[in-house]
Amino acid sequence: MTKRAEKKRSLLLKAARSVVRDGGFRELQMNTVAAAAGVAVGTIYRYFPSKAQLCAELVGSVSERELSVMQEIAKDEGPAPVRLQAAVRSFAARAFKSGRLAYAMIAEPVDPEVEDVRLRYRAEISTVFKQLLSEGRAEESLQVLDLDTASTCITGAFMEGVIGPLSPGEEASAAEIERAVEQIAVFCLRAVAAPPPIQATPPDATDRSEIAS
Amino acid sequence: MTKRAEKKRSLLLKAARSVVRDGGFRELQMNTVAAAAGVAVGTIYRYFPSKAQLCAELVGSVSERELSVMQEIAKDEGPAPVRLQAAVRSFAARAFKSGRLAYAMIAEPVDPEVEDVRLRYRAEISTVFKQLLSEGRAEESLQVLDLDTASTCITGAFMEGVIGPLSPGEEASAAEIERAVEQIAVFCLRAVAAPPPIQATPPDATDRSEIAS
Amino acid sequence: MTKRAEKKRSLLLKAARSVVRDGGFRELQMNTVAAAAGVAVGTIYRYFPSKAQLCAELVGSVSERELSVMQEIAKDEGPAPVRLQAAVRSFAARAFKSGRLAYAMIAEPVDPEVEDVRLRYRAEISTVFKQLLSEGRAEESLQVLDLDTASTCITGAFMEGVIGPLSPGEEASAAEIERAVEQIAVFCLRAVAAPPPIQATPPDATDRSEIAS
Amino acid sequence: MTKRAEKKRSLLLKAARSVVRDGGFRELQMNTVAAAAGVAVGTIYRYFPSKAQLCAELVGSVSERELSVMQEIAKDEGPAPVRLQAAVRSFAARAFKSGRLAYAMIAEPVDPEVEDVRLRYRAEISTVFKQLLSEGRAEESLQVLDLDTASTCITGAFMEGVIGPLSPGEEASAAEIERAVEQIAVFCLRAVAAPPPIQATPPDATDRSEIAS
DNA sequence: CATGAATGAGAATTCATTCAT
DNA sequence: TATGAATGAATTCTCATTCAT
Repeated sequence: MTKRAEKKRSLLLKAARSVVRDGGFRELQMNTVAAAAGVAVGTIYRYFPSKAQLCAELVGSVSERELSVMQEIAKDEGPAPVRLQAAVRSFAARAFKSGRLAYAMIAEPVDPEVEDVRLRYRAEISTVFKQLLSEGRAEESLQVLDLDTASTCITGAFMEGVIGPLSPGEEASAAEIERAVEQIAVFCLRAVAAPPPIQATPPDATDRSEIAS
Repeated sequence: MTKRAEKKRSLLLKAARSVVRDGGFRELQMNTVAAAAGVAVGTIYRYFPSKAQLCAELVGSVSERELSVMQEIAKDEGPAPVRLQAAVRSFAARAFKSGRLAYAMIAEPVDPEVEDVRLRYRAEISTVFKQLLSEGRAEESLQVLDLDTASTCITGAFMEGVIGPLSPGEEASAAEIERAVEQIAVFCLRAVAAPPPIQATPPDATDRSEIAS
Repeated sequence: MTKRAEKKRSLLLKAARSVVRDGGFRELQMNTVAAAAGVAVGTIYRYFPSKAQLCAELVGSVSERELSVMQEIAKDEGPAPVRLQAAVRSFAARAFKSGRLAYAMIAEPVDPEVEDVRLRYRAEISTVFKQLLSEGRAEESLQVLDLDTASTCITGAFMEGVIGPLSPGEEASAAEIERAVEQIAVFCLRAVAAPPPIQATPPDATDRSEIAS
Repeated sequence: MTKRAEKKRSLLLKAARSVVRDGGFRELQMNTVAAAAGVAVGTIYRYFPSKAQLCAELVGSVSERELSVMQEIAKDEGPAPVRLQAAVRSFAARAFKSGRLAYAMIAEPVDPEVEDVRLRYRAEISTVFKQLLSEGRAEESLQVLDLDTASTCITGAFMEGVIGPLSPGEEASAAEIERAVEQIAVFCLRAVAAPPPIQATPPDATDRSEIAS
């Protein structure tokens, strides 16, 4: 029961995710999702009480995944600056590859219920950076004034770095993306690095995987 | 004639703005705006051909103002880092004060037509910073690898810095705002400052200034 | 599936037809049709993408039927003049019986999309006559200068003949209708008959048959 | 007063006419007419109590003109067949040249109030033909069964002859028009001519003028 | 008298949600 | 349980008509 139900739920969420990736939240309609999942509309309502709830869980699941990747990186060995850059690179690289999905998660339509989830995860991601920054400050490799602001700004910086150049629906070459990711990572690090700035680590080492299909 | 029409247009835009400030774009419906403006729905259509156009102009007018303020600051005298910080501060301070409006302008749902306008202005804001960075590099007060990436990241950083903490409808004290604005400005500057970093405030003093909580 | 959908579509078209029959295209509104069909407005949109499409199909289905009847007759055995008269008679008789519907189909207001369909079918009806005239000319039973003009004029003649006397919403006795139909058929035939004219009825007998009034 | 008012009324009607010629009844909106007349909407209401009334008078005035031209031709000297052909030619030629206007008068949108006017004039035109046919019958140059039907069919024939080939907005060369007009006139005559058919008179002799600007 | 901005009823269309099968 | 047709409230947009200036 619960097992089967869990499967169905994640099937539906996956369908919703693919819909949003292709057309943004604008296209996220119950009909569309049902079609993408190969089920009837009514079925969705057996697993999710409302569209808002579906959206909320969608945002939640995507964010959750990002969060856990970053948390893992943050828990790695090594100096904080290295891990910070790695985290930024990872997030940026994944966002780049996920196309419109990442964009939709930060900048697109939301009803209040979804906004809540978004804020919750945003806060948790911030927490990851906060922890990193805090550790870096302790080991004197990073220098930050306000942990909250800094982590938020870092998030904004690499998000904008990702979506800014990419008008929705544009493609970039792998090389371009790699370069951009690197620039972004450097930018973020420099903003918080203690002088003399830590040398950037080579890319790809920490680039785990792209954002879920 | 045109003068009177201009007045009416801006009256309606003002009404729309107030609607968005209170309830976000979600509440921006033709009848809501009409009610807020104290006119009939049809009247709006005398001045704006469609809701999309109204939205676009709303976003445009708000963004335009921000943009011109920043352009003004960027053209001032003085070293680039100072102007850069001033521009960031200005935007952040104004955005904080505008409450939900800024949030809506930066991050909320919209149709493609409006999104266009939003992206256009974001790009222009980026351009302002690009110019500043370029000047700073020339005078060796700033240090950036890639102008495009850096300016984009700065834009993202301070925008997220503003809307990140701003759960829609939250209030902050004047002091908190002032502090946040300052943090954001410092963050942005440090990311691009040439070593030894220009210090808006003495580093030691602020290194301890983390929020008590 | 498709079968059930087809049924529903034709149910809706039938409802639309009855609305038009009673009140002309003027009354053809989505809620009127919905009411006539005993469904909710939204339901119509499951089967027709827009009002224009519904109208177009309505006109199309009615015209299609007329067209196929005439084509059938035109393909029969026998001399062209006989078939020509039969075709005209058939159309006129059916149109008279359909009341305001025929009027609406032939002469009433519509949007461009519907007008297209209407014109297309008119043209096809013309084509039927063109073929008949061509055959008649070959067998020397008909005499026409220009096939296109003649077939078009015939179409116009009997259509006007039908809707001309039909002020929307007027009733006529069966006998009156039969007479009118016959007159129209004779008129059309005579315009293209080769001398000596084929006489459907002896000329002297009918020369006096003008309506008593 | 009345004189000045009459002038204004006809100015407005003229404007309405030009609007319909260009865009059909679909474009006949109070705003559009006002613009075309160079007056304010309110002004129209000083001279016409409603849009319906304006439409009715528009149809009336156009029809009136046609009617009087035909009446004049019908009253000329000469055998009925000649005058009949002349009348058809005149109407057809004028209709061809008037473009969409003629089309709008017979085949386009109408509210019930306008329909009345149209029917009234249609009847009067029919009367003209009836008279001609009646005279022709008396002098044994024409042969008709039912005067009403025949006159209606004639009207339909040449109207369709005019609008059938002309998809709205198409242009035809002067030569093409002349030829078509002639074909139509011949067609109509033959439908009612007594055998042996009267020879067609040369065109242009009776082509008075085109439908009012 | 003329103006034209304002009105607001009316019509089309969308889409989350329900419920009979 | 699953289905997907049906629902109908909500929203945008149009345009004849009115009325203060």
